Amino acid sequence: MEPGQRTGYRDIAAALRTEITSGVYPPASLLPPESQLATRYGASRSLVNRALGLLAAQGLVRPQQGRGTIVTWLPPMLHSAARYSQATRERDGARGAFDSEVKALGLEPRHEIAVERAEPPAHIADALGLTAGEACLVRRRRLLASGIPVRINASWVPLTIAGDTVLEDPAPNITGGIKSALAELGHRQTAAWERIIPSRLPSDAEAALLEISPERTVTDILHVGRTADGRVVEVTTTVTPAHYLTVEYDIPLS
Amino acid sequence: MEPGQRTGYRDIAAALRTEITSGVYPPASLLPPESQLATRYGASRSLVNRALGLLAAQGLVRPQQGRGTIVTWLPPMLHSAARYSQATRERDGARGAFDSEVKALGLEPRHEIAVERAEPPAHIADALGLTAGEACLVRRRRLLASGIPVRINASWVPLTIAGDTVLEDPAPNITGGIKSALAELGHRQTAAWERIIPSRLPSDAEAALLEISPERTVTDILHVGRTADGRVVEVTTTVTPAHYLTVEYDIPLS
DNA sequence: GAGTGGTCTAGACCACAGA
DNA sequence: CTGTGGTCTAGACCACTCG
Repeated sequence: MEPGQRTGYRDIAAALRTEITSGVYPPASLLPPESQLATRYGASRSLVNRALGLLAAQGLVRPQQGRGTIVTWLPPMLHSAARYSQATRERDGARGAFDSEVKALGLEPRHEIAVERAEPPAHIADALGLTAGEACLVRRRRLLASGIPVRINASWVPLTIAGDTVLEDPAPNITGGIKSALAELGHRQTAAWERIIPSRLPSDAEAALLEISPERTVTDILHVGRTADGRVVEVTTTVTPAHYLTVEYDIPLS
Repeated sequence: MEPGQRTGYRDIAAALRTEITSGVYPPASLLPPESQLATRYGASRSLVNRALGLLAAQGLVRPQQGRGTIVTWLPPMLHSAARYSQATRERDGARGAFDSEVKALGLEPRHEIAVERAEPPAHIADALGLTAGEACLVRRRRLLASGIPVRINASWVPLTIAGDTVLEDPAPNITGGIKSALAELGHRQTAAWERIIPSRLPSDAEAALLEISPERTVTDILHVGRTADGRVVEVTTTVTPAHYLTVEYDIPLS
């Protein structure tokens, strides 16, 4: 801050951002109350509230009524946990990479997995080439770091393929990931198609699962896996607050 | 709005969002002044200002001091303009797809192209495998729809490849795109690598070029093209406000 | 100069979490 | 019950654009 410069809400946000990213307020800890920050920066609480709103919009904190303002920022090392290259998928499976990265940050990884049979929404059914009303197996996962949700996804597989197989086992991990499990069932995938929406508003359900405010944007990845004969055997959706993710691709040029 | 429900700033934002996306306030037009909206919604100007701040953070509008609040939202049709599959790249070249999509919306496309020789920043030089101080040709483009900047990118090619070639021609388009031009020079690319950062804060320079506030997040795509012998001949960066873009990939699974 | 958005305050009341 | 953030107002002054 230059001497004589007025302290604006951007300045307050920048100061707090520096403290958060430098470790003064580590992930999952609480920031001082707004009233206290107001005193510290010589501003009104309204102004501090606005500054925190900025940081919240950027995913660094999550203010919670009645409780305080929680630091949700995670160091950038986590980003590489979300690589989508097929080599990484196969090597790390569904769980390994995330766990070790989170632990390396001194945080506690947690997985929530639910397996159910359900009718897919229209855009999933379309991608799977299913007729209306045909049921799927869906594996839903939620990944958290020290209680901070960082990613949710759902893998849809037609019941005709997945019914009464190892895929219905809600084990915390299928060794090698769902693609390996499908391969062992005779559905080896040879190609995939992905569509990334880098930034969109979450649905109410997504906002609730990710514990973010409805205006925090999310990144949406739709992954469609096909076997050699062109059949779609797996559709996976991934939704994550839009700053926890970096995606890498190797692309062959014809 | 439910009867008896209080009108919150989210409600005001939602109402305006509906009007914008339904065409009441078309792209590049001006919203009514905040004072007028305050009267309409029976709220204080502060509250309307907050609501507009939400919409601005989501990229629907751009408030400008002294002038008014400009609608920057574009219909989702534009999204498919930004496909990065190599088939689309080769077919449409650098210009065709963008132009026709923007015109289809009744907007005026504009391209700004600048070609210069320059020393690349460190991460670009790294990707190109250049030693420090080695110069490049860089083609910078800015794409606008009716005056709204929607994308900036920069293609870096080592001077040893691009010097004194057609690439130094600042023509509005190189037929078939930079990859075709390079191929005709004997540097046909056979593979590429891309890294997508879906959401990050822009640099001051990027915010200025895209005419967005410093807290609007952008999507960053780094594209690295290699020839059959593994040599990197092109690095292209793309930066766009984080809602104008959808990316699609076809991925072979080994 | 008139009108716009940008910022800020002081104070108020509400909703929620936790002891 | 206390302390937290969530919301909102009324009013003020500033900075900028444009005629």
